[in-house]
Amino acid sequence: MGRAPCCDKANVKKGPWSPEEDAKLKEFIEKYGTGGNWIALPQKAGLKRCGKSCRLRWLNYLRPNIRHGEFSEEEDRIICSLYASIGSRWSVIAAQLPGRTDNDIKNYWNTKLKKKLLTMLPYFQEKSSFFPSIPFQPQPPSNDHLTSHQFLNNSSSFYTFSTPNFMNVDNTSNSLFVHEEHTSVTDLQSPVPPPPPLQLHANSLMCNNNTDVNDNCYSSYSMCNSPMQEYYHNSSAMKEGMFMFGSGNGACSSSEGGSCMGKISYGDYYKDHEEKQKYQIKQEEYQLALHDHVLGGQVQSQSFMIKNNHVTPLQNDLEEVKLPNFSNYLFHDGDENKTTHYQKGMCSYHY
DNA sequence: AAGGAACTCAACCGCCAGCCC
DNA sequence: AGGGCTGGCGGTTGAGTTCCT
Repeated sequence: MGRAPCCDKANVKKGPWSPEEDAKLKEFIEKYGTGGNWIALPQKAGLKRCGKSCRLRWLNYLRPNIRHGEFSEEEDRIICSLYASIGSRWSVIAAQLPGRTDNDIKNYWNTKLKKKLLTMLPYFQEKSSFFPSIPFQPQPPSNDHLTSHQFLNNSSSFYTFSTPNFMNVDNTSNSLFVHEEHTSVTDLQSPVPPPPPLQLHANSLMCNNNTDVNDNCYSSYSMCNSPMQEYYHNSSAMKEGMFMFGSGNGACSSSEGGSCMGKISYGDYYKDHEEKQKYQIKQEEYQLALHDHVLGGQVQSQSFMIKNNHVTPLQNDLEEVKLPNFSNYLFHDGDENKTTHYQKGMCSYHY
């Protein structure tokens, strides 16, 4: 037996709203409010509509201070930045953009912003041809943890990463929290499910965070799908890890360019249940901002200094790349020597 | 000018969490 | 405690519009 429908489907109108219906709904809500019950509202308002449909119409179109129309560059940046951090949680993203609805942002992402990323695919494919697809199997959760040093050696990659400036990392609890002025995204702290089996490639960025405050080693590995190809073939990859190719003006702004922004998702693995309870990482999705480029037809390693929200290449005379407002995060690692690789504000990517 | 393709976006669908009885 | 109801959400659809050939 299926669930009971929320309304009498045969007796409700579907499809586009007429101006008369809009007026009725608007007038009713302005006069009486929603009454805390959308299901009962259409009958009270004299509308032959499903309550859910009324709610949607009000929230997405009729309520005051809704903004429609072109998205600004700044909004682009915010959307891309948040998408890279939290994925397709449109309501959370919309909360950061006054006047925008989650539906608007979702549509905008699906029809415009995402395409901007895909237009960069040929460039990435060219670049990725330099990387043989060497299967790399991440260590499954067990007591025999890879240290991040081993992990990183295996991946031949190391880097530091940064978080959006409304987030902060509590190294003592390995949790991510959100500044008060962004309380609408505090539910970022919801636990992250264990990562699915994932084949990583040599050109994947990987990272590890494997100590807690008591220097107990637990296994935590990152997932970062290699690539744009995987994203291209399976959009769910966007949820697990991705690269977003942006522009010289900052990730995902409208103009073309060569910078890219990656996302790292952390699975949290603990050596036992107790530690999991104690150190459960609520959600750790960090953004990596890096700038890679091709020199003489060969992909080169490139290091950057992230300072004042700008990425400055350390070794080459490249243009400075403006980033979204990221704060930097010092990677926490049990191996003290390893922190030398993780100088705060430094972003290195080697392959 | 016509018609097919591509795009846009409002609206719908169904799942899920939380509340209430 | 648990079942039903509701609101909220993300994914998807499809009608209307614009673009392209």
